[in-house]
Amino acid sequence: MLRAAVEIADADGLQAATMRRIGESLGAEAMSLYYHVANKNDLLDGLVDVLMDEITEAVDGDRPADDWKQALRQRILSARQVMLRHRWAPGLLEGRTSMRPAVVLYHDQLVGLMRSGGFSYDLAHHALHALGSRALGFSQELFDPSAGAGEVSDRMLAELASQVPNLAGMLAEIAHDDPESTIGWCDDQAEFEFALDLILDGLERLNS
Amino acid sequence: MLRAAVEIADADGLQAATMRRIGESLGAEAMSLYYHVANKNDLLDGLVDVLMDEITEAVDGDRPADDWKQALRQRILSARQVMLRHRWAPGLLEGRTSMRPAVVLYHDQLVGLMRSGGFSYDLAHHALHALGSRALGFSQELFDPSAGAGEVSDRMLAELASQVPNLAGMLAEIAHDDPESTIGWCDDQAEFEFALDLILDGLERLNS
DNA sequence: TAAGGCAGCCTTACGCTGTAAGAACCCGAG
DNA sequence: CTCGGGTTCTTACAGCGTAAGGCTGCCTTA
Repeated sequence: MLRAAVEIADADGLQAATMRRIGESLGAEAMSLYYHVANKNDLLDGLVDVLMDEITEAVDGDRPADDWKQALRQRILSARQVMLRHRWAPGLLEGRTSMRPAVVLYHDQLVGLMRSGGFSYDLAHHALHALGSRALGFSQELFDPSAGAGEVSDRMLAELASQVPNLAGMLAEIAHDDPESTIGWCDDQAEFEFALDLILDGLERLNS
Repeated sequence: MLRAAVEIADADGLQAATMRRIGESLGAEAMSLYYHVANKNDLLDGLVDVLMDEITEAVDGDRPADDWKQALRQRILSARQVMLRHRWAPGLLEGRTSMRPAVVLYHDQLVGLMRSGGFSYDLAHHALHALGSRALGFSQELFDPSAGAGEVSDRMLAELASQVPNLAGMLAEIAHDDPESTIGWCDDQAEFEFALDLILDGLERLNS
């Protein structure tokens, strides 16, 4: 049933994973699901657990790194792979207020890595806040994924240049040479890793 | 009408701002709202615009800073004040895919500040990604705001210590001496500023 | 002054959501 | 065979956004 929900969310987004649709894909009625799940919140919690299982699995495949920074980087980028597999995952995790044990455990392991790297508890605490959702492999993009990026007329470009000259200049120079975006607008792997390394480098400096 | 929606969201959360409830608070029927607004998406976009107006207003009150870093910091912390006034704002902005002109304009100004500080377009682009939602004054916390943080029994503490020793140690040391949290769990002003400064310092180093 | 016209609001109804309450089924144990 | 209880289905309800169309009252124009 969680598997069915995941498949639906993968295919048509999280909002498509309604009780009726999940039931249908299982050859059952919506209300039948309620024997196995208390309510929809419970089901979403289950989805979070599925995600965390996948992350744990992905992370276990990593070869042990020598230093804390490399270890953190590996772990987080592994987690990110799961987010890329399930585009709905960021949205789900953002909205959840659940504090699932698996999520807590994941962060505990992150702190463990930092501690073994010589972090004080205080710095580790700050680090968790600084990483935020990036610890789980995603960052919320405020701009649109693929929102009519195709049809930019010359008139629009002109208006763009006059009203938001700095962004216009930036976009012109960036030239968007990234063929396929991964998550969101231009949040490709490079952008994510840049921000991640920026934070990790900063932490390293504070830890020295 | 947007004012009414804001008041409802302030009082009872964004999910309480339904068409029927907004209409009721205006002494009108739900469907009457559709004369002024195309659909609910439109209304939410309007709320985003309200937020951006408040941010612009707050930002304009700042005295001009001498260097880019201070200017960025001031601007972002001013924006954060708006987020603190409207707890529903982060959730709204996260979910929105709208690319409102006001949001674009805000980011354009951020890029402008960076450019005047000597940033290349490329670095400014990276910076926007690194800041993410922090540019608007909030960061998504994956843990719960006030989720039964009060009743931690000794048994729970014991289990906590054995299952997530690193977090347990961290929590014990942090001791949570922050009386009132502002947004989320312990995302108080200090945590936000720490993360913000970490990023700004990193950018400064890359810009030198 | 009379006649439109249209801005603004209301009524009704539909399909969708999660889910409460209870009946029906199936299947192994006595 | 009967029972019990684990599993499923049926029916129904409230609440959501909103499509379609009707009513009212002011403002303009002949």
